[in-house]
Amino acid sequence: MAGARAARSGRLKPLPRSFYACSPEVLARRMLGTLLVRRFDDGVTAAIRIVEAEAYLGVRDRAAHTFGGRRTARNEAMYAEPGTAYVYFTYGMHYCLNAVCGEPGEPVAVLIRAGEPVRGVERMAELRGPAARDELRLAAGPARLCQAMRIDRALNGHDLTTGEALWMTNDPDQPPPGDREVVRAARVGVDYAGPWAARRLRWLVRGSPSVSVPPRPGGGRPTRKRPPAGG
DNA sequence: ATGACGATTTACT
DNA sequence: GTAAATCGTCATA
Repeated sequence: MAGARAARSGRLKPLPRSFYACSPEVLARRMLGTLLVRRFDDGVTAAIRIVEAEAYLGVRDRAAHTFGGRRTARNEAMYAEPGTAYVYFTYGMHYCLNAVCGEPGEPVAVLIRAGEPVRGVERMAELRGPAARDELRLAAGPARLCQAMRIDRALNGHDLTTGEALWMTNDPDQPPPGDREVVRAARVGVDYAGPWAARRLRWLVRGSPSVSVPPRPGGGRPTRKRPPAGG
């Protein structure tokens, strides 16, 4: 099989810049089922199949780091051309990875939240440490994903289209999920964003064991006790 | 200079 | 379910 051979031989051709030159909503959907590939300095390769991503709509999106046109040293990478990595540090201990998209200079991006390990599992487990016992959940969360793939400050601003160190590629062994296998939900951890918190800007592969927070049946709204049934 | 706060994860009750 | 970990960033002074 050409696919398996391609994966094994490392010919994981990076997706071109045109893949990223779209709105964050389109990219988040499009990204599901693709592989995020990491080549470590020692030559070891790790890869995950992306199963969860969130769109951040930029200047108008209260949940986005670039809301209101904010532009600082921290979020500068979001103003770079599509296909750039935006890696930020949060909670004093975690990193998260975004793919910048949209028009050149438009500060919109997609947060890569989770993936199923497909290659380099041993290395990823090692990087995650003792807390990660479940192989399927090594990258089930934006910060877990970064820890498993050693994605940190050094990759902020990295060009994802070069095929060096960190890039995305089509999965040679599995087609992308169809619309029936994709579900939308509210974004995670943005309760401070008012009306923007409820919008369904998170895309997931339905039923994947590797997602961070499974979507709620109702579409991701906060838990609410049902009023007493009428009868 | 200072203070509040995370696009999170883990451990614990 | 709650709380702690832990520190760079940003707004304010």
